[in-house]
This record gives sequence, C-alpha cells and structure tokens, in this order.
Amino acid sequence: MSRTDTKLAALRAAPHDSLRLWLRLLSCSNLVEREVRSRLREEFDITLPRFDVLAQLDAASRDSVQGLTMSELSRRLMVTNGNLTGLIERLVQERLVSRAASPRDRRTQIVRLTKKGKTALDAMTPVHEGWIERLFGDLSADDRADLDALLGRLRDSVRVALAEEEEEEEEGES
Amino acid sequence: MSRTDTKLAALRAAPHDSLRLWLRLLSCSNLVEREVRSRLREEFDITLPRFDVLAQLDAASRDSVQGLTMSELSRRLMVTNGNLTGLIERLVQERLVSRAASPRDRRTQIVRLTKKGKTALDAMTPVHEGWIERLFGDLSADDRADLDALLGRLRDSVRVALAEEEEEEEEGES
DNA sequence: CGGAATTGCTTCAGGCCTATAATATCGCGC
DNA sequence: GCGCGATATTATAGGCCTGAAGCAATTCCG
Repeated sequence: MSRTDTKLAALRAAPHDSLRLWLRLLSCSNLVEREVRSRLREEFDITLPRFDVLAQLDAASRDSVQGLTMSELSRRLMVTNGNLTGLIERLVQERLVSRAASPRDRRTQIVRLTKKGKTALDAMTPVHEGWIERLFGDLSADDRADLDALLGRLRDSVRVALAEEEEEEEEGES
Repeated sequence: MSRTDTKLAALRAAPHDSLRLWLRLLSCSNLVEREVRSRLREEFDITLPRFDVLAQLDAASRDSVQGLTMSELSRRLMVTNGNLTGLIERLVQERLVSRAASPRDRRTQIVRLTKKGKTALDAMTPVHEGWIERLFGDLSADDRADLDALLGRLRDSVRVALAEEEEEEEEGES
C-alpha cells in the first residue's frame, strides 16, 4: 500500500500541514465568494444562489437539455432538494424561471429559463467573468494551470477518502 | 507595468481560465466544508460556526489574550457583527462560552471559553484534525507545499485587486 | 465643557441551507 | 388489478448570514 506509506511520510514530515492548508483554502474561497455575492447584489440585485441556478439552466440548454428537474438541479448545484424548492419559488416570482409539471411523470417539476431570465443572465455573465478574471489577475498562466491541477488532485483525494469511509461503514454493518 | 502585461498575456493565452479555476476552488472548498459540517454535527452535535468560535477563543488564549470582544471575534471569523450576536447567544445558552461587560468600556462585551467549552474543544480538536488529514491524505508533501504557496499567491492577487478597486472608487469620489 | 462623529453591539427583515418528515406518484412483481 | 418499495417533491424547524437601522457609550475637538 504505497498510498498509506505516502500518507504516513507526509504526516511525519509536516504535522498540521493539512489543517493549515484547509484553513487557507477556505479563507481564499470565502474571500472571493463574499466579494462575488456582494457585487451581484449591488450591480444586479440578485443573490449568488439564484445566479447559479440561472447559469446551470443555461449550461444545460447549451447541451441541448431543455429544462431540468428539481432533483437534477439540486444534484448539479450540490444543495438539498428542500432548499431548492424555496429558491426556485423566488425565481418564479421574479419571472426569471418557469416551473411546469412534466407530462410524463406527474411527480417531477421541469424548471426552465424564461426569456427574461436568459436576458438577465446574458447581461450578468460577462461582467461576472470579468470580476473573476480581475481577482485572479495577478496569477500567471503557469500558476493557474498548477493550481487547477492541484485542486483536481485535492478533489480526488477527498473523494477517495470519502469512498473509503463508505466502505468501512458497510463493513461495520455486515 | 509588467503586472498588467502578465495579466493580458494570461488572458490571451487561456480565456475563461480564471472562471474554471474559481469554480473548481469553490467546489473543492464546499466539498470539504460540507463533510466537516456533517461530521461535527453527527459526532459532536455542534455546528461549524460554533466550533470556529471556540477554536478562535482558544487560539487567542494561547497568545495570552484572555477573552475577545464581539468585534474582534467577528473580524477574526470574518462574519458580520450582527451574525455573531445570535451565535454567541446560543453558545452562552450551551454554557460553552461566557459573556461579560468590560469594566473599561461599558459598550464592549468580552467573550471567554468556559471550562466546559475548553473541555469540549479539546475533545473535538484532534478528531477534527484527523478528518482533515485523512481527506487531504492522498496529496504528497510536495503537493501540499505547492498548493499552500499557490493559494497564498491567489490570496495576494485577490487582495491586490480589491485594493485597486478601493482606489478607483476613491478617485471617483474626488 | 459640550456637541458631533465614532465605535460596539443588538435588532430586524430577508434569504440560504440542512435534516427530517410527510405526500404523491411511479414501476414492478404477483 | 393491487400492493409495495423507490422516486420526486414539498413542508417544517432550526440555524447561519448579511445589510441596514438603531441605541448607547466613548472619544474627539473647538
């Protein structure tokens, strides 16, 4: 098990490293997120979660998927189903999305961007991307590529750890 | 202005890079955060914000600072003052922290870890660190060092951008 | 000294988020 | 056809979070 050896070596080499790294990651993420939230609110009078919903619906439509179900949306946005109900309700109030029962399955609701929603999103998208570009602007192209790769490895590491926990829980049950 | 040149070069070289990177950063951060929240809840019946408050108070006491004011706490935790009021109120209810008026300044409240709070924190801290160590466990020591450095540079980039915005706003006012 | 601006904190409305429970519908096997 | 587990969604309680408004104590300064 070379992975475990690596883990132990890293632990010996630099205790507390992970915790420090995690706090720094969280702080970076929160710093950017707060700024984006605040600007979306000031410039466009919209919240980040609502913007995310519009962006996901638009992304789906570019993949020729016209409208998403509540479950599919909550999976893509990584929020709980219950949370989405209120979020979509507010977006429907604002006429930015529509919600309609599926003809195939009376349980499912299909959420779509309205014309107003698409127009609003198209106005926001380039400005939003400009903000991010500017916030990240002092990172060189190499740094960005490196950071992207490392975050990919971190994501894999987390997923592996979570999968292992799952297995252990199942073993415990048997 | 070599910084601006770098910025433009990066833009030409890889448009949309920053946005992709940002989404990946956010997704990593949320993945870990959600897991930590859920475990704190299951294992210790506490929320992440409350845990953060206890950890900050403990960190301060290690720097020989006995107790923090509401403002100092909200600055360290990077949350608004109004938010902290309710959070501390709930922690006081649980007897994990105490809150007392300052003798020097009758406006300020001084928040301290209680013995119960310190005991609870000491029980949680190593377990919490173990979770993080395991989630990050597949990253080599080199990867961790690289990631740490890159996140540091990202943080600097964001701060520089925010500072520039500030300046522009001030110019606009004059 | 005595306002005036500042600082520290709380209150409030609005919104996001989770976990849990409840409701409705679907699909499958008998 | 009928029941039953699975699936899709909503409802609810509790908590976190922000921005804005407001109150009280302090400090600044003429």
